[in-house]
Amino acid sequence: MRNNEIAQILMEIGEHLAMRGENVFKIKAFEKAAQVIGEMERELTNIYKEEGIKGLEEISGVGPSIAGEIEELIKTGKSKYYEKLKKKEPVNLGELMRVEGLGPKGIKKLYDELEITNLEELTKAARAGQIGKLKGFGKKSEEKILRGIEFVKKSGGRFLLGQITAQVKEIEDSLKELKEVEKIIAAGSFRRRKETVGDIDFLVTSNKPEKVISFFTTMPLVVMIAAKGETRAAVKLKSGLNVDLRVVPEESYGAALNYFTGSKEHNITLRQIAIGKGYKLNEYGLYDGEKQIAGRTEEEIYKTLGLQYIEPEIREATGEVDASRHNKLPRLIGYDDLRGDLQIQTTWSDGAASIEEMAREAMKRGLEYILITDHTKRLAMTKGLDEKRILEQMAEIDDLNLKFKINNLKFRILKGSECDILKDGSLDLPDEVLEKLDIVGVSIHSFFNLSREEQTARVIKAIKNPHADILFHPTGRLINKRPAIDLDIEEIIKVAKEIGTVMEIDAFYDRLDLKDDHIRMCVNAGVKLAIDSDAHSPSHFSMLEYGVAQARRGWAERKDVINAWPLEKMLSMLKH
DNA sequence: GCCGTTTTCGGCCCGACTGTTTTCAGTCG
Repeated sequence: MRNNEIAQILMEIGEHLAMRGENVFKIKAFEKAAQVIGEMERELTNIYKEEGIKGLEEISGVGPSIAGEIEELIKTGKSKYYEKLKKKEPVNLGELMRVEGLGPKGIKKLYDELEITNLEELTKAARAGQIGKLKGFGKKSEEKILRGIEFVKKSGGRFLLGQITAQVKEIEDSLKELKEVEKIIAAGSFRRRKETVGDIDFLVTSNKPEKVISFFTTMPLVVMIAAKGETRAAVKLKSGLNVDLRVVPEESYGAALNYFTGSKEHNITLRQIAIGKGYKLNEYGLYDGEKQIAGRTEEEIYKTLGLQYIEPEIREATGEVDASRHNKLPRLIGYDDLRGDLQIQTTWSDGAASIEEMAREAMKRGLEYILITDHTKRLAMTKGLDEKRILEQMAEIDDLNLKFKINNLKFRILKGSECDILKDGSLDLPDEVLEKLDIVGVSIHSFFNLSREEQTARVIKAIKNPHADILFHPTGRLINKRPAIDLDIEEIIKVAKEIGTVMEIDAFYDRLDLKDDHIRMCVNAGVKLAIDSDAHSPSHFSMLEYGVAQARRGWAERKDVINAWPLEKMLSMLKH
């Protein structure tokens, strides 16, 4: 059993306990354990295999009781405790909890009064006006639920890229082990690094397709085989993810890869170009009459069509083919180009590690500098910093930088803040404190539903503060969960250009904010970007990869991204 | 249920907002 499955069950246990009004701290204990496990890099199964239940108990947030649950889950794949809770309230928490504004208590009430167990029943009841009549709910709650359902359904069925990367890698690695497999790659929107992915398409070359297919359909992760033929199979995984596998001959690999990577619209454009040259392009190759003239590699196909090679991330039929034809494609920022990270939380607010721990991890990952950006006081729930504590934190950073220097470590910790933007657009810390910081990020964490005019004016006022350098997660969206705030993004970009504000690409996989088309607007306008992990623990530095992917999807080059620059150059371009 | 320069019991990031109330429960972050 994988970590994320165990985490999901622990989370649901917590939610069930919350439904029955159990002790809040007991509930929090399950949530905390679920969160820690969800972020762990090492598999619990391995820890248990090597160190037994003792190893499990050493994990922070896991005590004897939860360790026992985990042991049972690893050994039997089930938890009696969880099953028992689920029997009492047999509701689909995974579905219902995604509806904004609906929590455990509400779900319990809806089950007790109306026997609602899933999204479909919830939709029916809300449409029939049954929910508004319940005590504790009203017309407004009913409308909010309907809007929430609409949002869940619209995003429905798609997984976040960051949620499935580990699964994809696991399948890829185990297939690679097979000696019958020559080449293997995950194509589709996964390869284009879209923020959400509907299913996974694996492409394999092999001389013995039947061996590969039989291995694929009997992997332990598989719960259902949807299709199984001579060159193609489709399965459903425990996680709900659908995975396709196609085996193609070596000479068609490039053509098949191109075809299955998409996007569909991109492929159509390529086929039209082929037709224009008197050729035919399909998933087996590029043909001049009966003769295959390209198809072994993608590069060969683009070249034969008279095009520059186009990176998968921008194959969305948004002008890339034209640019390619005229040799005007951008040189996209590379996955190894980042030199620093400009949004990091620590134990000073809601992060899980100290400044030094985060700095050492960043060094390990090859970064040269990080900006510490703990929350500010308005976000009291995160222990946000006030004027006094941020000065103390600055002293600690000075000490650490000195220590690194003495030890000959070429690494710099910068002083910063994720300063809250208040309702009226003013900032949560006074100017005389902000001016002492190296870089100031500002961001919104409240009043998400102001009108477009109010929200835009609020953000503009905030970034116009002479000390504000970067606008963090500008639209505040949580993918598949919370819509973006209503913002005139073009106006924001215009102002950002005038006054030199940097726009952030928050790389955390459920934010990816700015999103790809906004990034492209910034690039076109000449507004600089920062790709930040928004790390709350050392393992979160891996988020940067998703941020770079998003930047590439937005056609960003290294010159557009300030933390891909050396420290001094980066600092000199900021407005204060 | 977890945890311990408060150490085996008694704490546990907790304030703001919303919609429902008419003094507060539920949800969010």
